[in-house]
Amino acid sequence: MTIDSLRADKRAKALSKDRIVEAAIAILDGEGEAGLTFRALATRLATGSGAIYWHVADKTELMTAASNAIMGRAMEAVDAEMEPRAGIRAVALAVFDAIDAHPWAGAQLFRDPAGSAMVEIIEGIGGRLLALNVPGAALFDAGSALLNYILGVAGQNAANARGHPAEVDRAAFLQAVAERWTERDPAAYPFVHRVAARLADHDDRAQFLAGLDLILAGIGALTEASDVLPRSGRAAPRAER
Amino acid sequence: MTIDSLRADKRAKALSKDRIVEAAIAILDGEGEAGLTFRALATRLATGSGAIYWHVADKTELMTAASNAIMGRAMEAVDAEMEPRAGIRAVALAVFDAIDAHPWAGAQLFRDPAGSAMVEIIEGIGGRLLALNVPGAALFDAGSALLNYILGVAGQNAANARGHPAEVDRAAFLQAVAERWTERDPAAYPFVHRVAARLADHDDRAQFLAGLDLILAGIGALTEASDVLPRSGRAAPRAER
DNA sequence: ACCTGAACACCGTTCAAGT
DNA sequence: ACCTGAACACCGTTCAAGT
Repeated sequence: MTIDSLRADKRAKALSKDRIVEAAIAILDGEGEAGLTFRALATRLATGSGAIYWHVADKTELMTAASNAIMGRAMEAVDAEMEPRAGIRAVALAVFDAIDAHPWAGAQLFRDPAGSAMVEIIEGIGGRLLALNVPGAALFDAGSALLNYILGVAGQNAANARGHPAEVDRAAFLQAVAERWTERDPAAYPFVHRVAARLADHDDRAQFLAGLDLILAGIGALTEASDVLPRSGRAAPRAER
Repeated sequence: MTIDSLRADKRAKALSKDRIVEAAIAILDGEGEAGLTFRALATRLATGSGAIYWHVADKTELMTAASNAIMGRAMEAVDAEMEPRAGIRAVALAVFDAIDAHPWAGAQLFRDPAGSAMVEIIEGIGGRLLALNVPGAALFDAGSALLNYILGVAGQNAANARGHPAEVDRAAFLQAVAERWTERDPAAYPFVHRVAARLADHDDRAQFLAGLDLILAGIGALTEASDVLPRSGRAAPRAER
């Protein structure tokens, strides 16, 4: 037996941070955040719970690594060569879809504000704002508006999926929310009554994009104001003064 | 006064859900979310942990009640008679300030999407969008953009304050985040490098308002487009086709 | 009715002991 | 070096027993 085949053999069975993180992702996806315990993880990996601590410092590091793996893959798939506005939409959708598929990763984003997942998202958006020539004074505001919007949606998606793992009836959940809304006095809560019906049947993803475009329109106004990159499309150019 | 007489004094006041919730808020504010245990709560109330369950179903109900108490007070303080745009800013600031003072309440918002705190915020924003005559088709988008932005900030504030209770050095925390950002390759992460310096010294509250105004500007563009409420100031009406 | 506090079924984490 | 699994110090929650 060669050294190589010994190593290959050992590598297939040996515990490693990678194998632990992949097992954690599988549990998080299948059972939800509450399902991930060191005991469950040890059972799945056919080892003792203490063995995991040889490769991973604690549960925080495990969650961080799992979330960064998911978000990293999602961000890698974003085409770097798109037009900046389309690129921002692509980054936002990559985050949205990753969190739709792995809601626990949405909650994790908030817990690791300097982690690689967050940095990739911020640069993915902000780098494209630079390419759009958003004026320096507005860069921070624009980036923060976009980031916070995306994080807000991420947090809501994570919360909506809390408890019920994977594919459980989202429409029924939103239906129940809408019903609790409409229990209130229509005179005192007109908006809530007006939009309740749309809550259950609306397309989350399309809704997410619509809100994003609204913010991009606000940023477009800043950009126009500096006369650097007039916005094309349905908005007419500014009238002359 | 002896410890025993203090205990007797506290026990003289009967337990009630209100007293339990107020004690929970005090612990959450003082020790953070990890500090709130039924044992700590029972000690503070000079009772047994089981007694609390007579008034409160479980920890979820306790957290929901505590969060709703905080957010309810914050929203009550918002003047109902303001001009709609100013009113939306006032609602957003009320949420921001409440969560700045009670970060745990920010995390809680996500966990109770049909709770009274969330409904008050949604109606507080959406009712004013109705007053602004935002066209029906855009109402949902505009409300969702504003809400998600506010929630995103709430979640970040909650995360930033995690662990370090109350007044611990926020600037130092953001400084550390900025340092981790700037460890990366400046060529690959130009935006992150550009804004890192502003992260530690910027005014969170002013920043929050700037992002909000950006979104309001985007909504203003929608409102203009429907010719219902032309926005005054620098933006001109649409050109004819 | 309301309260007590021990008991139960979990956790994350540690660590002496093994290979 | 890497792994085992019992042990420790917690939790939320329950419940027989008290007032």
